[in-house]
Amino acid sequence: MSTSGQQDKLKSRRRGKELETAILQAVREELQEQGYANLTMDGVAERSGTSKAVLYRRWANRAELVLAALRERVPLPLEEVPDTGNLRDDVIGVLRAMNHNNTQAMMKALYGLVTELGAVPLASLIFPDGRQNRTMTIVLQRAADRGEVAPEAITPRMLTLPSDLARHELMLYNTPMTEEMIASIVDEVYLPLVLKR
Amino acid sequence: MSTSGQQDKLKSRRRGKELETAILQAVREELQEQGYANLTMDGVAERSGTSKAVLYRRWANRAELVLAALRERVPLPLEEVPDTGNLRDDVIGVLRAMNHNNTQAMMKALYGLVTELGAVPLASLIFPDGRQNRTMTIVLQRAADRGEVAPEAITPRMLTLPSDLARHELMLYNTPMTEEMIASIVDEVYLPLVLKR
Amino acid sequence: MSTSGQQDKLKSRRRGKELETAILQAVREELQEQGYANLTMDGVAERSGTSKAVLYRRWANRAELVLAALRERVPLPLEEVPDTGNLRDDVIGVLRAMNHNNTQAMMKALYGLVTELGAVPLASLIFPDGRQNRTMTIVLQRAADRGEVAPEAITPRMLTLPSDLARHELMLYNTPMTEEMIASIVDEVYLPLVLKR
Amino acid sequence: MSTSGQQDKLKSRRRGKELETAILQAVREELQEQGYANLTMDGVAERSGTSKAVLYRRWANRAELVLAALRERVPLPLEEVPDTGNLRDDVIGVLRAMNHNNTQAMMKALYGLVTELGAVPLASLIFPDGRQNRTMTIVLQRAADRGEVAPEAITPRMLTLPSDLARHELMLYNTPMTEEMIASIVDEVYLPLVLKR
DNA sequence: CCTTAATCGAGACGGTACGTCGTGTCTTTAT
DNA sequence: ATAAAGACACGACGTACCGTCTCGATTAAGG
Repeated sequence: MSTSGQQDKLKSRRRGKELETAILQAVREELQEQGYANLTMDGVAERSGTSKAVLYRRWANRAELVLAALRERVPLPLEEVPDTGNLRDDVIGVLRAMNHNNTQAMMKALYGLVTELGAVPLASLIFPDGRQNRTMTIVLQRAADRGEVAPEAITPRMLTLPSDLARHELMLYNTPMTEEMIASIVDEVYLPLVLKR
Repeated sequence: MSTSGQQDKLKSRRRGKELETAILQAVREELQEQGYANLTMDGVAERSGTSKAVLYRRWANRAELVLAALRERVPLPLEEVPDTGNLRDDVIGVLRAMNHNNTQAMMKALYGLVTELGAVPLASLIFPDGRQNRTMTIVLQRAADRGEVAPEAITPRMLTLPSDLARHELMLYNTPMTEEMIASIVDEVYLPLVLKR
Repeated sequence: MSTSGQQDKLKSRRRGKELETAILQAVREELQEQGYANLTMDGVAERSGTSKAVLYRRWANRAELVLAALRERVPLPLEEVPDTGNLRDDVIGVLRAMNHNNTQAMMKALYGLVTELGAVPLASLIFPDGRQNRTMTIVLQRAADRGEVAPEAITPRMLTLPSDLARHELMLYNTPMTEEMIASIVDEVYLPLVLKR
Repeated sequence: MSTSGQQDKLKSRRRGKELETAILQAVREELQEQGYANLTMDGVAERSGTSKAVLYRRWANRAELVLAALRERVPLPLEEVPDTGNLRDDVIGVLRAMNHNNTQAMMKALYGLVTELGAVPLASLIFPDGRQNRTMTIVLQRAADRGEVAPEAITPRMLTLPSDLARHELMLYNTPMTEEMIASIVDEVYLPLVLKR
């Protein structure tokens, strides 16, 4: 039974961290292909070339496993901070990036987790290190340096407002934001609040 | 085992609308007690004193059944529109009401539905009749009449902004908003955008 | 997945006794092919075209299932009683028949049962109706009628002695008895004890 | 977790024969406590304070391990040969001894072995050195010397007959023989065949 | 006496089967 | 005709044990 061949008989048996990484990668692939509701432990075990016992030794159940797989990816490698020279285009750039980093599959996986792991609030998944927004901090600081905004306009609320509205949109519609939606957030809400006049 | 007495042997067998209503009520009770993840068709059948065949004759699967149960309750009887005489307190009243109308259990049920019924975006569950906000329309119109806001400030975005931010908060944290959070939304974001100056 | 075809989609779903009979037949087939140690619940379920849940609804575990399958066959339809006209050949005929009715597979299944179902003594499986031997009763009675044996020689012990020794042989060696072994039992032990002299 | 103290940290690590003996002893203890069906390799490893690798370096599988443990004990130190001065009491003594040397647990372990190690016939376990009966040889020879039996009555069959019938009884009922059963074997079968008349 | 090779103890790993539970279908009986 | 009851086929769950493997610690034996 020379099965699915994802594990070269020449390579020695994987263990510890290496094995764990391979498993979590398999989870993410299953999430993309099957979606959270159809992801099974057997499926993950087979795809990662291991056995269910190995999964259950590390994670108590399906939800914990998916949770771990998502956590690995949530603190995205501090993405490029847009630097166009004006606040409006910087913020638009930030919001556009959210379209890509919050895939449909990932969003639904998050919903599934909340449904199953009663206690886990979404926030702790989305903001594992507390509610901060390093990208926006940089963007706003640059705008302040250029004199576009007053320094005292940089409040916690103003750091998260655009992404909060964008996330709300993404969560409700489970589809990428339109350019109009992004423009509405920036032009009708954000800029009027922070720009000097 | 003459169980929970949900069906008196004296009363004749229920049918049609009466039966359906009893089933959907049982679904909501199970949701409250068990949560969406642990709600089972057998459980609903037993609680409502009927059989699974009856459920499947009406709804295709678990998700559709829960969906139906929630829809019955989503268009809440148009709640009292606050009328305190000033915009700030009216909006705060609206947001406070959201704390009560979006129970934890209901929120998680919505997440579960999105997870299982791949296609259903949350928005269609929350806004079955399109994105409108009749309460805020009334509140803002009154404020315009009083001269607190300029009529041209009443844009679609301004009708939904406070509740969007509040909903975002509720979705992320799965817990009632604090008074501080409500004040932040109103004072740091909303009023600065709409109040005449 | 139009699987093994043992269940015509045209025929309606089997239930009750009919289903049960098919399952026990499948168990016996698995016993012959796989042996007791390698017989699995999944295997039986697949071969009989049903599911494990159905098996477990009727029998608590593997051993109980096999036990039921064997019981159905143990009270073999009262086999032909040899009637050759002399006692020696009659008894030899009886012992030869045991070679066929106690297959290797069945013997090992019995051992397996005793191993797993701690309490069940083999005797209750082999003699579900108490230790009797109707065949030998007839054979001996005929011999007495012919005057070969004295009527008072027909004791319980003499009814079971040949088959006891034969069974001992079959249990120890798990292989059919040789003709020499049969002759030894009859000529060295049995006839000297019962024949008139 | 200074566990069950089966291996004093002060005592040096066991190897070779000493280790092997301890393991087989642990096997027999597990057999007594758990029975064959519930004996596990992990259990034996833990009880003997070693690891599974050590077991599998010496025995190919569970059955081989148990087999080895039983073999150590089967050739019981040539038990006392009864010498009462008459054949009847000597034979009864031999049969009574079988009640003690064939424990229930050991018998069931033998069944388990046959079930799993398809090829191993029970006989080779019970008679590792070929079908002989040294005890009965001595008993019968003494009887011949006393003139109770004719020398030509000492045939292979007569050496094993009583123990064969006794073993058959023990295997079927998994319980010690009654005195009546022993008397029946001796008085109704054995003595009539061998005693001079 | 110190190195070196072998074995030990511990436990992770890849599998297979277990027995349970939930889904969605189907059959039967009663109203 | 529909309701209530419940069996049926399916598939995933989480557990247990098997037999293999890797790893570091220990120890007997040899230079």
